[in-house]
Amino acid sequence: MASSIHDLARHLNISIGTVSRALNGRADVNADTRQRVLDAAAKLNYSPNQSGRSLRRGSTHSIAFMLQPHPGDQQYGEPFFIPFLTGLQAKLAESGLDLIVVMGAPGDYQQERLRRVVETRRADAVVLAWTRREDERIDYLTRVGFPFATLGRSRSGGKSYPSLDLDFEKAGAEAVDRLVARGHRRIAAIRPSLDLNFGYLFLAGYRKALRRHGIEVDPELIASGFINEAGGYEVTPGVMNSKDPPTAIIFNNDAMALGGCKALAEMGIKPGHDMAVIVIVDTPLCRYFSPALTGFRPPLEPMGRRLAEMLLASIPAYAGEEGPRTIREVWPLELIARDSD
Amino acid sequence: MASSIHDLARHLNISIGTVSRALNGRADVNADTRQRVLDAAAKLNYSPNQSGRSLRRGSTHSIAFMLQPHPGDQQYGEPFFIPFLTGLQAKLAESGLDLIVVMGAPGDYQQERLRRVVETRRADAVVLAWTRREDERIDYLTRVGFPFATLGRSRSGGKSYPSLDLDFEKAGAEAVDRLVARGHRRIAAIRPSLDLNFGYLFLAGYRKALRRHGIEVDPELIASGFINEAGGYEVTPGVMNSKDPPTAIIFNNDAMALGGCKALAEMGIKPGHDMAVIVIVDTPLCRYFSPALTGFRPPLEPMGRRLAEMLLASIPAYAGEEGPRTIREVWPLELIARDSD
DNA sequence: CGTTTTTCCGTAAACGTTTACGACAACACA
DNA sequence: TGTGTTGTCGTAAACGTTTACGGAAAAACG
Repeated sequence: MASSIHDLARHLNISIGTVSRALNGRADVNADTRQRVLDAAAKLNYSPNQSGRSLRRGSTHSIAFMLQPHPGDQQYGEPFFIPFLTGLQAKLAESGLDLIVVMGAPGDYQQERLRRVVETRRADAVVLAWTRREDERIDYLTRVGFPFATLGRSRSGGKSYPSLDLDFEKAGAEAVDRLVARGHRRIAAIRPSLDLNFGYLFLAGYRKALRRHGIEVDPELIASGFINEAGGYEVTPGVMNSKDPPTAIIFNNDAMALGGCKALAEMGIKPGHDMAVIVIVDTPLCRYFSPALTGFRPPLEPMGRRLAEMLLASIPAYAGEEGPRTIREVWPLELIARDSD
Repeated sequence: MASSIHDLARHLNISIGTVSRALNGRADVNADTRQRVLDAAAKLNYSPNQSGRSLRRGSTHSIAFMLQPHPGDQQYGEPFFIPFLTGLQAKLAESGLDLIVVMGAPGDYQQERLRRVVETRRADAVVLAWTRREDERIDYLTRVGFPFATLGRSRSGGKSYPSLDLDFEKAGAEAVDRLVARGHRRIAAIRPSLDLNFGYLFLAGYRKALRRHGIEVDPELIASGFINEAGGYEVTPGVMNSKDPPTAIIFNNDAMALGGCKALAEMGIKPGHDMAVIVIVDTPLCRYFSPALTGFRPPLEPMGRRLAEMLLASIPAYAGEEGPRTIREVWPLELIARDSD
């Protein structure tokens, strides 16, 4: 079954060294023999054993994406990640690299899986998502000197790694501006618990814009819950039961919005009619909800491609010529108006 | 950085062979030296290089799950898969195995990624999902003799591999029974295009039950679209515009139902009020939709665990004693009544 | 034709493990 | 004391690659 480079060499009556050089496109091999090697490889459908190759090369030629759950979250926010991963994978494939997705176990707070990937050298670099404001994963990776890039910013780890993020602060402010322009003064914000950085940034923009409009920030209108449907569902009644209830709600993502709208419906409140709703990070879900939720659509697939570029450029072994490499980028978020506000 | 077994041996002044044996728990090593080795390994935080190990052992100690897109589907149906993967990963971890998720590129019809995993021996076995009625991936894997298991049945590949599936046929029939009992006679079925086997099975049950109730199967009430929100949205108006429109719709999964309900809303039809809706494969989404959709909730996490067991038992290198091993299982699907029918 | 350069290829070491084999000492047994 | 057994460990080969090095033949040059 497993045809090795030795089989090829024996079959062609040449040495394995030559076969390897021919396969790897080195210059010091006759054009004719190279062709014979390539033909034979195709015929015996040879492909190099990954373990042998990476053992010798000292690199695995693959990048790991860590899919890590948050406590209480069963869903990993993965509908969000798939287009991102598609872009990541596409760009990596252009460089002949493999993308592997590593699942963290639920409750894996000590980043057991991450450590495992790093320590057993299963990948040459990792990509982290859902960065936290203080992120121990980033601390760990910088400490051990393992290459990585992040989707999202963090205060951890200095500025020594590539990161790509969205301008949640601006989006939060823009959402408030839009609602105020439509006459709302009581605007609630529902965001994830934990110190996920995008929730923090969103709230900062929200606060800033509110103050700019001379509206007092009311803690009763700010709530946090698990970043999924259940979280939105559980937390929304709280802000509705405040002394002076909101006329508009900004949800941090679409899953929370879905749960929140469910809670509203149960209270007899119709989103888009009795209550304005805006979502900061939406997915196709928002479009097919009734009413269609207005929100900010992140360009996830291009982001994946870009972060792959940035990561590759930051790894000496992969980077071609060391050009000027951007270390961090923050992309704008564009509002798509629909029917809910 | 990378501490190898040689460093350990040098540090302890013993041979690398002994270190390896101590680490791997072999019998022929003194209890005292074993402890010293383990202590040193912890201190130098050594962990074996995966490439070296799998090169020598001839196995990678990891299982690959293929996450493959379907044409026109941007979303991979992955919210569905995550709990399944959680169970898979949990069970594999119990045996010290790693789970890696390999992303197929969109439009990767030739299973380029699957071939790559197999040929470069990146994993010891693969897990396939979303099996088709005739599945070329299964043909390929059986042809080359690579171990695998499937979530879902197929007619391909004989009965030589473990598979775990849900009883979509029974669910389809049960949904019809329930609707008929509530007085419906015009019942539509909306299912994925392509020959995804669960769509086929669902439809078979639907047809059978309809006939059992003496109701003629009307082709105008059966439609297929992409298995996501857009698919349901695009296809639903078609069945509504038939000469004798349905009073109930069974959707094959929740994403299609979401899109379908959107289309209904735009036609002024309220699901759960003017139209009964049942979902065959639901996720938490259904619960938080308004109205909450009644549907069949698959026990995904236990299914992941079980399939891992079945896969492991089918691989001679992993299986302990060759006990009686179940090759295929079909699990029942339980209806959860909510507000939409 | 002699010398130098170029082209091409084989040899062998190395990557980090695991493991078959044998060696040696200690011990048990007669 | 001699023989066999047991416990413990070192040696070295092997897994499948890549690549530095050197050598032989061919080509280029005078």
